[in-house]
Formats: sequence, structure tokens, C-alpha cells
Amino acid sequence: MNTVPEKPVLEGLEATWSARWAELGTYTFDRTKTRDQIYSIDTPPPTVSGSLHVGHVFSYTHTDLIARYQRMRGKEVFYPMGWDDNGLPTERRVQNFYGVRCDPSLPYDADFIPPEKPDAKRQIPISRRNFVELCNELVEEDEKVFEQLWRTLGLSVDWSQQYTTIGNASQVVSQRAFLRNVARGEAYQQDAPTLWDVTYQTAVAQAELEAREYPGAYHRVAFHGGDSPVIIETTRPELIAACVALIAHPDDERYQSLFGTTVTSPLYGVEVPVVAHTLADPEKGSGIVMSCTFGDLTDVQWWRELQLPNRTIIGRDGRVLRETPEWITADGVGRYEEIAGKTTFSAREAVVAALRETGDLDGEPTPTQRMANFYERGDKPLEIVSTRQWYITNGGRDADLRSKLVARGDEIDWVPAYMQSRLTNWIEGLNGDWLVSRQRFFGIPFPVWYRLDADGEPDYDDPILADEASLPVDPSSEVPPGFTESQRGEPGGFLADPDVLDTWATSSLTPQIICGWERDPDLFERTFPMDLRPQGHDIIRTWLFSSIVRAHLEHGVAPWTHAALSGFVVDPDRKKMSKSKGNVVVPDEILDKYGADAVRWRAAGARPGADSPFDEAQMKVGRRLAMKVLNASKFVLASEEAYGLGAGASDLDPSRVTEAIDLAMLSRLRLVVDEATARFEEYDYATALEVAEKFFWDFCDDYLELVKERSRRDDAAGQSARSAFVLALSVQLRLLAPFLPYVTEEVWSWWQEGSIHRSTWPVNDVDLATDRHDPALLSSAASVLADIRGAKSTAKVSQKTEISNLTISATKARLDLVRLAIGDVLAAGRVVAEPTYVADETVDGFAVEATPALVD
RNA sequence: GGGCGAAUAGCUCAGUUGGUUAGAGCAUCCGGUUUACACCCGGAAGGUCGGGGGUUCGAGUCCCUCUUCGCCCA
Repeated sequence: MNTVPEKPVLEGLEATWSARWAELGTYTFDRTKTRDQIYSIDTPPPTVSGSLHVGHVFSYTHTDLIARYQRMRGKEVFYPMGWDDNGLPTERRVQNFYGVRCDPSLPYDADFIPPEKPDAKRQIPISRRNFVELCNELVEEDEKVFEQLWRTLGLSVDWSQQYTTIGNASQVVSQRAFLRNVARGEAYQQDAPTLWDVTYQTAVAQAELEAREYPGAYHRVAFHGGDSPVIIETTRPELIAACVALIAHPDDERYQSLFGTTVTSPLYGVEVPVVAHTLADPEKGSGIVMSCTFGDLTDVQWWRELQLPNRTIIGRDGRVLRETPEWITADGVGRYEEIAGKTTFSAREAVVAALRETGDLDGEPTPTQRMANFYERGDKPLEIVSTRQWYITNGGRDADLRSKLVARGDEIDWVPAYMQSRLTNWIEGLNGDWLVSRQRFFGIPFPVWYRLDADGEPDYDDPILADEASLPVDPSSEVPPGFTESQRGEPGGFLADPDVLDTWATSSLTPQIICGWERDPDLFERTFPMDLRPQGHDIIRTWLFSSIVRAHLEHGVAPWTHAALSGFVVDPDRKKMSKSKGNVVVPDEILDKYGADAVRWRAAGARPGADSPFDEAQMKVGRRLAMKVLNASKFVLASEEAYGLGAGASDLDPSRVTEAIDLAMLSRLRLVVDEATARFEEYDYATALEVAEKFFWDFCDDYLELVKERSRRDDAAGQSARSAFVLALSVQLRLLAPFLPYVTEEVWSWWQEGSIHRSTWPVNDVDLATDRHDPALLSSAASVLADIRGAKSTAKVSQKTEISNLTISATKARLDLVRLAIGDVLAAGRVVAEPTYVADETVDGFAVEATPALVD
């Protein structure tokens, strides 16, 4: 018995059905299934400290479309959700939210309560443990809000499979993978020049760099030696004290005589060699440059290749070192003291003033815009300082590993295919290994201690590694085997590694975290390597690449078989949405306004990889489709007393479809099923939707109108129509179910058992096992009906006006075809006269003359 | 400077291996209270396929070149 509401509405479907799905465990993963029956998805954990915008809604919907399709195809879908709460974004949010900052030197205060009215400008210093506690508290709140949004959107996630990137399981996996890397020699420490953010006081990896325009000025500065001064141009005169050489191109004729000689730096009187290197650009400035410790990455390269000395003057706080370096000559000490302790900016002013005094500044500085490296979250240019850091091999220093990683990328099916070149280009452009240590607080600590010698100096060459069985470990509160807490920091004792792992060093292991690597070998075997990694194309170089690195090093495989890249949702001016631009569209509002199905419909229209402008007007179209599904279904399924057709599950009998046009309609639907299935198989959800949707509108506008009258008849022809209706409805609801999970589930519940989302994807020979008929019959009948409607429209009369005269001209073949359904055509067009048929082989399609009866 | 992508109706986009007169939705305009739906229905109008050159009987589609835009990397 059907239970069709009198007036079906979209409002409330999200609340009703998301609760039902949770209650019934509709999307709960059945782990008894074997690997070949399972489809596993490595869902991106969104950054919970940020806010979700409509771009997230689109890309997560894309994944859900695939998940729902695979589920209906009979796959058991493993679809967990994670939250990325690990790292700097959370630290910043906690600082602002509670008005605190972390000071690791402070002791833990168990009674600490954050201020009621936080003052971001006067942050209260708290211990690391207090700080981490606040981080944990806040992310928990954020995660609830995110989960609610995803549930409303209708993501078919198994909510019992949640993880966080700072959670226990992630800590264990991250530390274990790191220890394994160390054991295999893939992770190592090195004291080396490192890109350093002076604001956050942490090292930064290549993948986190962002090149930005930065205002500066060229200063022409004289070095002394030989006959005449040598003029160099530099944007960083404050580094003259750190100068180690002057460098020009080996072919530059101007400097041939200088190569092999030395010159003396202005102000500080330091003698430096003049050497040749091809990276010096003769076109730039005077062609000869000063190389310092370290002004930029080229300086690092020269330092390595030319064995130049290390003359660091910039400290980790971004200020000039207070102690005068030993290489500064006696005459230069006073000049050095003028800049000691100053920021690079103030030091530069002081140096320029000094150069003016000594006459070593040639002319006035020329303003310029130069490209400088920034940490993507920072706002000061990065400095390069020498520090001890942990690295993981990633092919940046190893051509063999590099080509193996490129080959892993080749093993993955990319959607869209051209995105693969972004990975390949990135790998081929790497210039160093992956720096994984960060000098931050909220993160996963290195499971490492160092022995202290008799003088209390750490021995970095022989680290004490935690035992895998003891993970997760916090070395700052736990002691290494064989030591006691009292030996911490004491000579002969030990010291914890103070750093935390780069967040990507953990995020790169999401497949291992969710599939239960070394925690649940049975689950791991059933889900890994995974089937799908969906993600944004902006993080190919970080998340996607680093995941491949880890899976390659640990398991010798690619972590997934498919990678699907979503584009961005951009504002109407095609600008990327971002908080700072103030063009972010908040998802709750549009979900509330148009409904989840409508928003999902719009998301499904954004093809993989393609950016999509946000246009609220488009949401209305999706809503209209959802509404149409309700109404058309109601018409077919409602009782005759409720002006419906009274059709139902008992009419689902292909053998009862006998009328030619009914068979033609179902034959065309077979093609739609084939097309939608083929497209979904290649992850082209957008075209799958397009073909199903197009059929549905034609079904409503043409077929339904043509057959309306006959389908109320109580004879075989009427039964044929009713059976065709329910067969077509059942198939169409299932074709639309991945896109419109709410409205299709609602309609399904009126007349079917169980959830449509656990029903099977349509199969022609099961669901549409009727006799075949040429689908052209339906389009021919629709074409004639359209002409009749057009005649009424041109005559500006109501569509219910009768037609008193109808002439149809077409080729004989077409006439024969349309006559098979002429009864339906005449009824739908309210034609009261016998039609006249004119066989004409020159007519293209149908030529119809229809005369509306005069209305008085 | 290098790589990738895009440019088709006012807007958002389809357009298979080259093949009649380039399609859809939205917006616009004109009509219609039709017993599934006014959150609706019917109809119409709207394009030099970014510019130029080439291959071909035939180019939105293939090749070259230029322009503009986006992303990534130097």
C-alpha cells in the first residue's frame, strides 16, 4: 500500500532522513566483506579550525556521489571521516579564541581557566600542556559543528569511523611510520641551512613555500681591492657582514681579471674571494653579486658548491646576532655593534646610513619588487638559518627514488587525467628532502630523546628511539628506557627532542590511519590500498605527494588506485573564495534556503578539476528538480481519489507493458541507464546526472502528458501505461539517488521496502526486461505534440483549447511510426478531429498544421 | 621564463573518432489558474564558436601563431 502525502514538501527531509539513516545504520561499514567487495575512500580531513565554505560542500559532495554509486553497485563502501586538528591553524585559533599563548618554559597549571574576555593583544602565557588541553577542547567543539553540516548535506559517511589527525591512532601511526623511516635510513637529522619563519620561529618545508612580490630596493655598494672599487647590487645590504664571496658569471668579460683575487667588504673590512659561477646573471645589475650566509637559496647552493665559509649573522628570532662574529675585523666592530640585535629591517637602515657616511653607497637605492619566499601562513619573508632538523627522503636528493615516485603516480588513475602532470612536475622540481620537524607546540612529538654528555651537551648522532610498543609517546613527559625523570636535562642524562612533526607527516598517512595499519591487520587487508583519494588540486604537491612517498617507503605501493581532483568554487568574478577577500559563501545559509538536494545538484554540475563560479540562481534549478521528483512521483503513486494513477509496486511487471509508445519510452530509458552507468564508471558524475535529468524532464513534459489520459483507463492499454510508469519511476529514482538522496529516499519510502541507498543500481535486463521498441516513436509523438502546443501558443489560446483540424506531413516511415501512438497524441493535444496524413519524402521531421477551435 | 588548463548565446556549461541548419539550463520576451506540480506549464527570440593563418570536399572539433584569463612552478 502506498503512503503518499497529500502535499509533499522538501522542507524537513534532511532532518528526518539523516536521523533515520543514523538510526538504521544505513551507511555502516560491514567489515565482513572481502577486499574485492569493498570500495574504500580516503576522505580529506577538513581543517576544523577553519570554516567550511561552499567549496568544501561541493568537493565533499563529489566524493559522496561516487560513494553512493559504488554502494548501489553492490560495493561495501568504507567511507570514514576525519578532522584535521593537528598543527598551526589550531594553535592560532586557540590563541585568538582564548587570548593565550604557549610558553613551554612555564609549568603546568591544573587550575587554569581561560579568560572570559580574551584580549588577543595581551595574550596570557600558559604552559605547553595547558595550551594543548585548550587545543583539544576547542577542536572537539568545532568537529561537532562540522559533523552536523556534513550530516545535513547527506554525506553517506560511516560516522562510527571517525578519526582526528591529533588523536591517539594518528599519533601511533605517525610515530611508528617515522621510526620505521629512521630504521630504514629514510629519516635522518641534519644541521643545514633551513628556510625559517621568524614570526612563528619554525622551520618550513619546500611544499609550504609561497613566492610573493615583496617591495625592496637595489643598493649599489662598493667593495674594495685592486685598482678601483667593485660595485655590487644588493637588496639586502644588512647582510654585508655575512658576505662570503663576490660572484660573477665565468664568461663575464668585465670580471675576468678579478677571478681568483680578493676584495674587502665595506664597513667591516672582511676579505672575501671573487669567484665564478654560472648562476650569476650578467644581465642583472652590475653582473657581480655578493653571496652571504644566507640571503637566498642561491647563496645556499654557492655555499655548498664553492665550499664557502658559514658566516651566520641572522638568528632564529630574525634579528642580527648580538655577539660580534670573529671574522669581523677590528675596524669593523664598531659598525657591527650598530646593527647587533636589530631586526633585518632596522639593520638595513643603519647599514645604508653607514654606507652613506663612508661613501660606499653608489647613488640612491632604486625601489624594486622582488619575488621572495614566504611561509604560506606567514607575512614576513623567510630567512635561511642553519639548524638541526629531521628530514625524510622524498626524491629531492635521489634521482632513483624520484623516478620511482613518478612511476607510482603513473599507477594511479587520475580524474581528470591531466592533473597527473602537476604531480610529475612537482616531483621533478624538488631540490631537497622533506623537512619534517617543526618548532611548534600542538602537534605529534618526535618519539626521540638524546643522551647528554658529561658537560650536558646532547649527542645528536645517537638518538634514543622509542620502542614501537610504547607508542604514542610524549618524550617531554616520558623517559627513555633505562633513565629516570630526575636525569632529564642533567649531564649524563637525557633530553627530549623538543620538536613536533610537520602536520603533513601525519596527514600523509591517512590511508594507514583509517585502514588500521598495524592496529587492525584484518581491516587493513580489506581496505588498503584504497580505491579513491578525493582532494583539491591545490594540495597535490603536499597531501597527495607526501601520501605517495609514505606508502611507497612503507608498503612499496601507491596508496590508492584513483585520485579525483575537485576544482574550486570561485566567486562571480572568478576569484578564489577566501576569508580575506570577504567573498566566502556560508554553506548553512544556502542549505537552509534551497535544501541539501538542490545544493548537491549544483555541486554535481561542477566537473572534476574544473573551477566553478558560485551562482545562487543555479540552486533554484536543483530545487525545482527535487520538487518535480516529488510531484511526478506523487502523480504516479497516489490513489485515484487523490487524483493520482494509483500505480504501485504490484504494477512492476515488464510483461504488462504492451503499448508501442510505452515500450519506446522504456527502450530509451535503457540507453540512459547504459550511459549513466558508463559515465559513473569513469567518475564523470556530471554527465551521469545530465543524462538522467534530461530523460526525467522529457518523461514529465512529454511522455507523462501523452499517456496521462490512457493511464487512467481500466484496460490493458491503461495497465501498460501504469506499469511503464512505475518501471520508469523505479529506475529513475535510483539513477537520481546519488545526487538527490533525500527526495529519492522520501519517494522510495512511499512504496518500496528498505532504503533506496541500499537498493541496486538499475540493470536493464532486470529492471527493464520488456520487449524493445524504436525510441524514435516517443520523440516523434513528442515532436507532433510540441507542434500542436506551438500552434496554440502562437494563437495565444489556452493549451486546453481543442484542435479542430490537424494535418501531419512527414515521410511515410515517420507517419507510420507516429500513428502507433496517435491516440495518445490526439488526447494530449485535445484534437477533436480525425487527423490528415500527408506522405512527403522531402519533409524534415514533421510538419504539423493545427487549427485551434475558435473560443467564444 | 617553464608547465597545466580555459576562452562557444547576456550568465553557467554540453558539444564523442572532423560530417546536414552549433545544443541545454538560467535570465529575457510572449502566452496559459491544465485535477501531479504557479516552488507550475507551453512557446519564442538570442551565437562571426577569442583573433589570424593552415590541413581538408568539409573545422567549434586537427595543426601553427597571437591575445586574454586562471592555477602551479621558477
